[in-house]
Amino acid sequence: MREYYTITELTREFGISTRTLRFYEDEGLIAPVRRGRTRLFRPSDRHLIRQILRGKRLGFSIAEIREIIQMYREPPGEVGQLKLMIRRIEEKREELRQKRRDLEETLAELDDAEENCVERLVELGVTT
Amino acid sequence: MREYYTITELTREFGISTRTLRFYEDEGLIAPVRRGRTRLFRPSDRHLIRQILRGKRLGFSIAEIREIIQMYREPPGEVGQLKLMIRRIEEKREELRQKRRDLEETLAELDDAEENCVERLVELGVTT
DNA sequence: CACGGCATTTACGTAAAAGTCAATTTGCGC
DNA sequence: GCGCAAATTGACTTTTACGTAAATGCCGTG
Repeated sequence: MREYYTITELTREFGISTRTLRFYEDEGLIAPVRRGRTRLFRPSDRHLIRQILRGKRLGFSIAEIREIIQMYREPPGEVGQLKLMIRRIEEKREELRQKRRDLEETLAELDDAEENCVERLVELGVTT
Repeated sequence: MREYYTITELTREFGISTRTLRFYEDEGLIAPVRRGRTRLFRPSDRHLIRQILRGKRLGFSIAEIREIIQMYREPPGEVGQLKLMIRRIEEKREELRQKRRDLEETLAELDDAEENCVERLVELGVTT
């Protein structure tokens, strides 16, 4: 496991721009260390970036991704905070389950659509 | 099955604004019929709205949703077009399968996070 | 030490997806 | 046929998530 990654290494790996990584830092999603003014990204930062991009693909906003990332962190020490966090996590999981239902429905409709197309091809006498 | 719905009925049902529905019409996603200037939404429009909102929850842009909706429509008559459409559908399905992987990973990490919280509560001597 | 090549900061720009507001227009309920 | 809530249109504004440009810093190499 490498100790540090440069900003351009990560932009190439993930197919994003330096602007995007700096933006995520401004938004408090990542906090790479510095050598002088230069950012050095640790493996943990790299993992965070993966989580951020995953969240993006699922249609979460930066604010939502920030919330989700906080859920992955060390649980708080105070009981009330812990219970609140558990409730929040459960809410987010419910949201994800809704997304899963949406996803399955969309996949099913696309299956139908493709089948219709194939059928139509057969009608036209095309040997698939 | 009702023949027509008014715009406000649908905004209430789906929890969106009239502005949003008109915006979707401007974008060519729906095309309710008119009586004078008033829009009348048919069940098929209602179903389209459901599909649009599903797409939105999955993080698709209007442009992407427009593409997906076209995939649900009657397959084209020409062989080349049909094959193209089948390829497009397959691409979109692959994208959805990626989203499903993202979703399962995120759910798994949230499961872990919740478990950590519960564990921490037990350490603090809280009877769940 | 000058140079090329990344990095950084600051500042402004922009596209998408609506929200908001104001000024009409309609149509149904009596 | 009238009144008024509901609907429409058009213009303008807002938010999010970066893109882009300009000016400057840092650093290894020949």
